[in-house]
Amino acid sequence: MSNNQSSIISLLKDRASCKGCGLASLCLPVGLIENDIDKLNAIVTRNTPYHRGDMLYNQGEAFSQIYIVKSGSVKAYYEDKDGNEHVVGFFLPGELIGLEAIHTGVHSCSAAVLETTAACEVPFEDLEKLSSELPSLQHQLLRLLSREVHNDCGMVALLGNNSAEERVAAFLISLSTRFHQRGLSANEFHLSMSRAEIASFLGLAVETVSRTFSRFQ
Amino acid sequence: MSNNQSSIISLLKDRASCKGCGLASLCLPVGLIENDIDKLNAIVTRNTPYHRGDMLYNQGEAFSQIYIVKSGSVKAYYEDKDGNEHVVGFFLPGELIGLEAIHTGVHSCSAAVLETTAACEVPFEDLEKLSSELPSLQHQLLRLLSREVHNDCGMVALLGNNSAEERVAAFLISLSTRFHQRGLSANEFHLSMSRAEIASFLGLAVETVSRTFSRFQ
DNA sequence: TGTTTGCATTGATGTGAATCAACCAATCAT
DNA sequence: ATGATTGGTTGATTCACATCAATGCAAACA
Repeated sequence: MSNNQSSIISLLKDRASCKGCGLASLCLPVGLIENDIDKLNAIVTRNTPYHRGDMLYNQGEAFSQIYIVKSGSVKAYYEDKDGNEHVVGFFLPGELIGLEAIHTGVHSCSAAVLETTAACEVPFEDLEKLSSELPSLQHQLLRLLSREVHNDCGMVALLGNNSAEERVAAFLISLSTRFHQRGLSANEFHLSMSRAEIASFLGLAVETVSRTFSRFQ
Repeated sequence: MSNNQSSIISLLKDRASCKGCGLASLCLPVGLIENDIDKLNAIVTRNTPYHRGDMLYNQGEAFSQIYIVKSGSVKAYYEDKDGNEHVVGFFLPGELIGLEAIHTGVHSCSAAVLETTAACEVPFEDLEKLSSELPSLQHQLLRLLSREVHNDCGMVALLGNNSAEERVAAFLISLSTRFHQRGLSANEFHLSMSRAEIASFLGLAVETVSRTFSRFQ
């Protein structure tokens, strides 16, 4: 086996681990030394990709692990007693899913993937244990939870006070900056969620979202 | 000094510490053994009470510590570039304030007290350090952050999809259950926030809140 | 090629809540 | 006492967005 070949193989292997992962600068490994990243990697599992409509977890299920988007995208939503779904968030690569369930140990919403999506799965007990051994990991975990609080506060402010146009604009800007952080174009990106899902998230009717897009274009 | 007197004094002393605090079952001490509660208590400071209008922190300030309501109540709000304030949350005894700032190290909103309010202040670096020594404390800190995420998700769903009447009802129910958890009446309680503050939080006009209260009464 | 199915768009109409404007009661200043 | 200020309530009007209904349009399939 040539040197060249073996380095390609090790690169591929790295890609499938936390070391080598292009999202490491956004995700749990931030601030960890290489040796500690290996420890983190040891508690992460990676299944075969999910496909549109697959569920990561369902409302009411017991919480055991968090999910981190590796590629693709995911929506989180509540289903009310009348069966209406209320989208409460979209998740892009590097974002943690399931954090709302740590408190009670039960998922209060469901998570469905929007397109072919790879996810890292981290058993939460293991993560807690490792976090108490690695202060940097604890720090980053707290930071990521705080990021979620921060984002949700922003949504509350947005939904509480802004017009349809402002909501749609803010939504697009949010996606744009998040794609940009992930090394993708800030000006042109694919919307993996339907108009209905966007509308539900922004508290608008599908038609209003559609019209607003038309006016913007 | 009689035995009786000395036990009263030690009770008073306990009240001012995390041990003896009536909120311990909701707050950071959950799951901690007595000795560890003392360690937690050692990093907490308690200032003289704040009064209506006093600020815990201002938007844009560097983050150094979290605040926990001991008695009274606090609102968190954003101020937009036009100077309009958007209330994003109300905090009751036992609730942690400032969590949104862990991620960036800068407060993205301001926190103002609504009535005479006592708060515990916990330097975040100290809290992180102690958390990595005490797994139970780490666990509870994560749970409390998760509670915040959970609540905020609930607000996003509420604001995104419900009528004025449903919002006001959900707001009152939320307060009612939170007061009840704290040993107060679930049926009768004092609203420390103004109609304008409630309206801002719920994304309604003051008049709509007022009318809805009238219709409910 | 025509049919079905599932979004997305566009148009017409209705309505819930915002806005505008009084009005009232309580607190505060003179 | 008297006027001024502040927070809350109530009424009249307006408007942004929901709703209802049709149409467009592409992919999947027979």
